[in-house]
Amino acid sequence: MIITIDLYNSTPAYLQITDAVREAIALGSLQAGDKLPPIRETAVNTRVNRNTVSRAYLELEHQGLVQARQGSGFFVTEDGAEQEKLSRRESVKAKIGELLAEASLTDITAEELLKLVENEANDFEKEGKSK
Amino acid sequence: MIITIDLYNSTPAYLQITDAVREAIALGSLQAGDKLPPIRETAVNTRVNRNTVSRAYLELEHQGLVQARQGSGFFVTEDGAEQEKLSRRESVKAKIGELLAEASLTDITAEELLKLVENEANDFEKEGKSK
Amino acid sequence: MIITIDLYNSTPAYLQITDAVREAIALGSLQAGDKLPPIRETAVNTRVNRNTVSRAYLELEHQGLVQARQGSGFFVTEDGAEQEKLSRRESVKAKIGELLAEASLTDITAEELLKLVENEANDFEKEGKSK
Amino acid sequence: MIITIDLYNSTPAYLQITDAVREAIALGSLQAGDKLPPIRETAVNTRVNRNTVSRAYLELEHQGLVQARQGSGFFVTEDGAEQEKLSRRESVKAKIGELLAEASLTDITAEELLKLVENEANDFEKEGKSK
DNA sequence: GTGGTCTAGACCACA
DNA sequence: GTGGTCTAGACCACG
Repeated sequence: MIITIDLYNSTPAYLQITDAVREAIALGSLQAGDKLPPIRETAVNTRVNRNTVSRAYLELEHQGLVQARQGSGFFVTEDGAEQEKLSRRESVKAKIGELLAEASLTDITAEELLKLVENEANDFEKEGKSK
Repeated sequence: MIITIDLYNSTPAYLQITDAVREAIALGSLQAGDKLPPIRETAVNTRVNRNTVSRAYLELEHQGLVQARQGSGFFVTEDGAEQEKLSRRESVKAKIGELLAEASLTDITAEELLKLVENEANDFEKEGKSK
Repeated sequence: MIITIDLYNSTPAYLQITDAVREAIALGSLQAGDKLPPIRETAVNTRVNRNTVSRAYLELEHQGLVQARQGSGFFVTEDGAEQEKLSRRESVKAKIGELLAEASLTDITAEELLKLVENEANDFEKEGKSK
Repeated sequence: MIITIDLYNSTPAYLQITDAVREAIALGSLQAGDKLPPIRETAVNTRVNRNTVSRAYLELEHQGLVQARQGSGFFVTEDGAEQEKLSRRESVKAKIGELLAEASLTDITAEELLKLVENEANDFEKEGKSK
């Protein structure tokens, strides 16, 4: 699992880390029982303070996605994976809402919007899978 | 032009104001050459301090959407209006990209996604027009 | 004498007017005894409030460059022209000071700077006089 | 980096600060990646309110010269340093243009002007180095 | 009346 | 410790 952080991004570093972990779980590259990269390692890789990584992991623990085992690290919980995939579906719906709100401020019609999504989706399937 | 502030919204008040103005420009209710409501007026209407409104207008000025004239107010710039409408279309495309990225992390298929968008879009048109 | 005002310029409108009049005097297009364009006329031409033009003319009167004659307008004073040309020489020296200060922040050498001025001066003589 | 504010100078304090920082960048005493002195520190040193320094830094950020990192400070951007040095050269040329425009309103000849610049430049080099 | 600048002091989020 | 946001209130310059 590779985590990259943009220190100049307005979203705080610790949230960028939690997002990266969540994404990894959703994609399946981190599965139930898997161990997260150790705090120190992540800190070095992302050039972020250990406290910040620690905060991110604790955040994930609060949300029940991972669990700390004293002295051995953080592990993805059993229902963490499922939970994450479910929350993604809601996230998609939320994004659709945002999209439509944004579109309503333009002169784009509903039909036009659908075509745009369709085209991009086709592109995405081709490019996305080859990456 | 009506600007309302949601104090419980986590996005800072001054950004809520800039968004409202941008929206007004995108929708055409504020056009090139039009005068923004005076700082103090907006401050009273939104129940926000003058300085906060001032900061919002300053931000808009930095973005080239409006321009201050000492002693007479803020005015929408010539290309500000155009710029805003154009940038909205790009914003929509960016949002579509995010949407697809988000969707790719789930098991939602392209067809399924299109249906979701279609349904929401229909709802949106109905609701939007009844508002 | 043509006065043009940029309302969005940060230098206040009334100062833009005084500068334009001073320039006209320095250039000789306004000479001792000449009448300034009437306040109302200037106000219309520059799309500026009459009070603003009035303020500019009063400013010039305070500086002794022009004098009001009740009911007939503002006129360039006898020593106004001379005074203006003298003050230009000092203005040039001040500008030279600014130039050198600016140059000292770059890696431009004194010799290089002189050449730049020389070149521009040649260009200026050709272009400037043809305008 | 030392920033001093002249309260009797008519240019606003926050602009005096931005100028000082820009100068430091142009001179190389602040380089790409360097951290600006913290807002509170600069506030104490210049005897100016925190908010004023904050405004100055914000301005610099809008101009792309520096970037804020939540909780750690302001840093000079990669291209900010270059951009600044380049823009100085253009600024010098602009100043030369102004100088010539000003001079053309007087009876100063091109040769005379060059001598004036030459003399001042020599003085400047001596004074500058003795400071 | 309209914007521009500044202060003093407060509370919050992030590292 | 470092920046981000906000308030309240002040004084000034411009039109």
